[in-house]
Amino acid sequence: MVVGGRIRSVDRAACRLRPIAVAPGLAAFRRRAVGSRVEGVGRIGKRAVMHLSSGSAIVFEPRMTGLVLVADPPNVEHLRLKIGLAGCGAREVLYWDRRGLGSVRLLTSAELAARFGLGPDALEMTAERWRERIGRSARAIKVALLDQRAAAGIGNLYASEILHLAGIDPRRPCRDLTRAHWSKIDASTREVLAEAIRLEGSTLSDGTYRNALNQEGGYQNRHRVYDRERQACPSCGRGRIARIVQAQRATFYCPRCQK
DNA sequence: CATATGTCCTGAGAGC
DNA sequence: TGCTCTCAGGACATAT
Repeated sequence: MVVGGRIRSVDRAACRLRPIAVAPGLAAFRRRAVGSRVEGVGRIGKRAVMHLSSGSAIVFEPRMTGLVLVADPPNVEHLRLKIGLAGCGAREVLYWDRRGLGSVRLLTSAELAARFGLGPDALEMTAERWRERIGRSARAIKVALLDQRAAAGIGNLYASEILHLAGIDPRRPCRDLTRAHWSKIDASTREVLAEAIRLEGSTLSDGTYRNALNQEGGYQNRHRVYDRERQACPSCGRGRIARIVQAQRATFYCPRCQK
C-alpha cells in the first residue's frame, strides 16, 4: 500500500484540540522526510514504523487512541497529521488520535537502532529469557509484563489475557515463579499476541481502535477476562472474573483458577 | 540500582 | 435536562 511511495508532504491536520507531539518540529520533519521513498513498514514493540530510503524512519506511537490509517479516518475532528505520498497504492498516510497522547517521530538510523531502550520483542522471548530479565524482581508479574524494558509489545489488556491463559495469579511476585511458570508465560504470550495480531486487535466498547483500513478488530470477542467482571471464568467455569487495580491499571483474573 | 507515583489527554457514562 | 465527577492507559518525569 505505501511501500515504494515517495513522501510528498507532511502537514498537521486542522485539529482544534491540543497538538500531538511531532519530532523534530514540523519544518525539520518535512525537510528531512519529503523526497524520501518508503522502503518498508514494520513494528517495534507497540510502535508502527515506516523505513525511508534516507535511512531514517517515521515512528508512530499511538498509545491507546491513535490510529495509523491508509483509509478515511473515523472523523475529521481528531485527525492530527497527514503524510502525502506518490507512486504507491495510498495517496496519504494519516495519523488520527482521539485523546492525543500519541506521537509521530522522524528518527535517524542511529536513533532507531537504539530502540528507545525497549527489551526484546514479546514474540521473540523464551522462558529462560523471561526468567533472566525479570525473574528476580519483587514486582507483581502483571506489573512486570507491562514493563517495555523487560519485553516490548504487551499492553494492559493483553497482560490480563496472558496470565489467565497461563493460569497464574497476576499478583504473584516474579521472584516466586518457577521455570514451569515462565514456560507457561512464554507460551501464553505467543499464543495471545499471535491470535490478537491475526484478528487485527481488540476494538473495545468505545469503538476507537481500528486497523489501518479503519476496520474493527476481532480479538475483543476472544477476551477471556478483560472487561468481563463477574462473568463465569472460561477456564474453570465456576470462578467469577474479578477486577483489581495494580499500578493504577485494571487487572482482570479468575481468583479460583489463577494460582 | 529498583520500584512507585503523578502527569498528560478527551469523551463516555454515572450520579444527582 | 445539564451539571460535575470519574475513568480509560502508555510512556515519561520525578520521587522514594
